[in-house]
Amino acid sequence: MVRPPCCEKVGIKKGPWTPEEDIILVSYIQEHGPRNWRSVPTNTGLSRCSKSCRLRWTNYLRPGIKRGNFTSNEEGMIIHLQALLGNKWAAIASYLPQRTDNDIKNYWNTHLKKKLKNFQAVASNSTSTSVYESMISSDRRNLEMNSNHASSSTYASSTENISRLLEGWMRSSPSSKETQSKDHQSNENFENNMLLKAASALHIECLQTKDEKEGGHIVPYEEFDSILCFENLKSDEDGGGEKGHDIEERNRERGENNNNNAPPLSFLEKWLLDENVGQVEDEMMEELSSSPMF
DNA sequence: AACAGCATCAACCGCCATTGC
DNA sequence: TGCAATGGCGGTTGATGCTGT
Repeated sequence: MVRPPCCEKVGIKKGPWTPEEDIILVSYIQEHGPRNWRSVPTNTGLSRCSKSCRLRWTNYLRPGIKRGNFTSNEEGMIIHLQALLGNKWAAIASYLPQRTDNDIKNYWNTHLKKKLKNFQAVASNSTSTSVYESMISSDRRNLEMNSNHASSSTYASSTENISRLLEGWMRSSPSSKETQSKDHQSNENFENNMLLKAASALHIECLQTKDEKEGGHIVPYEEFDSILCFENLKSDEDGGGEKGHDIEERNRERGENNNNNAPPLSFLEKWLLDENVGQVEDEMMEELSSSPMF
């Protein structure tokens, strides 16, 4: 038996979203929160499938998304996480809160896959790949061991990220931009720390190209900030707001009390936070830096 | 200037997981 | 417990822009 489509195909608009549609969608989510996607097309009058609405929101309209060039730090994170987790783009995206899984997936398919292919070709006769592979497989083994011990996932789910970002947006809304809480900052510091550790460990700047040095830019829809205020969403989200708080609480604990009562870090996180881990990859990159590829 | 081939990325599709009744 | 509805994810497509000839 054929499964019925998720939404009526008749009268459903496809293709690129117009700014008008975006405004309608964002206004609706501002009022009701990012949930119950099924009712979004009906309540907004948008001739879009509920999935399409959700996708548009999560990938482009959701606040806090950075678009444009990936930094070398982000590249390093993606390369390592892909090797570790495979094509689990949502999982990888949870380590890069400003990037969407779709963005990472696209970037991997269009840029990084090629780079890695070249990398492998160049390094096929050196020890570099084996050093790197052994490190990755070690990470993977430990990740598997951790997942056997804990039922909860070792990375923040996308939903959690969205909650966290929404909370961040609420706090950085025009009225309170200057007064971001210390909690949020420590959370950001933790994320930044992870990125910096990964970048320094991988020495991935070897892979950096000229145009990437300019860095990314914020999604053009940031102007929507001016028409958005999430205060009512916050009060709307009975459990949701609390959930966001819990996550932030957990992240704070994780960032501050690595060795105390907080849940154990995944091996990857340990790796990212480990001061000495760069040594192994220094060895790898030293060889690569002398290769003609870079 | 015109065309072809290539690269990029937004969006769609279909499958699987989760949730609620 | 089983089923239907819904959400989430990864793979893929297709429109568009860019580059080389």
